[in-house]
Amino acid sequence: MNTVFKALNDKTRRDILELLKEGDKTAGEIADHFNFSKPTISHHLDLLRQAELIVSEKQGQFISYSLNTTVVDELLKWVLQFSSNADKKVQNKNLNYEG
Amino acid sequence: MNTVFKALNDKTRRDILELLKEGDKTAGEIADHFNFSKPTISHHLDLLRQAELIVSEKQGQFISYSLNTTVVDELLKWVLQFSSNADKKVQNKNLNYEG
DNA sequence: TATATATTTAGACAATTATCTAAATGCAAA
DNA sequence: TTTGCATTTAGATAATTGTCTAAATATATA
Repeated sequence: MNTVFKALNDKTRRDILELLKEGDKTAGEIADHFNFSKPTISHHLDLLRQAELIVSEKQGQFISYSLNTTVVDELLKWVLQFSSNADKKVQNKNLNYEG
Repeated sequence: MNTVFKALNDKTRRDILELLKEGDKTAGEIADHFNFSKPTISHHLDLLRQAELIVSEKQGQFISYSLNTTVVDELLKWVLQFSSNADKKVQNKNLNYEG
């Protein structure tokens, strides 16, 4: 969870996740959405990848990034334990948090 | 969300939340669980309070802290939008995330 | 009031982080 | 092979953060 929260503790990185929610994008396409240099965005992508919130795949000259919902669901379970809904069941079985 | 993720980006603060999950505690009781000085814990409590993840109530000489599940549920909704379960309904109506 | 306890505030310092520019690497196409 | 594009790596710097000790504040009690 450490790397996950570290990755999420930055507005730009959270915005990158929102971008990828709509579909896979290359590093360049992602960088074009922000007023930061490409090395800066590359660094943000690296931190998101370390947290495994995203995965990268080399496609020839490009590198394509996409969301990794597995880690998102782990985070969801972590948050759920503090929720007022902690005792309630969530419809998808993957989300049942075990104490 | 900024202050929330900032508050969660520290193991000690996340451990404080876990402590409070079991019931309200005074600043001193919380501090006793950690090998940090009381001012350090006080600072952590301040950041959690800024994020409204916890609320404090003065009780005479003591200050009692407790979880604020309202913000936890907002966080849950934020995370849910990235989940593989984003399209599924969660049983408690408060958790339906609106795009 | 004087003293003791609970907690926070202030100020300092080392470590971490977000950003940049310049350089390196990897791949494609002329 | 040379050139050009896509991306990352390296190294620097200013800002932020987590921690500490010392001091201040607030409350309870003798």
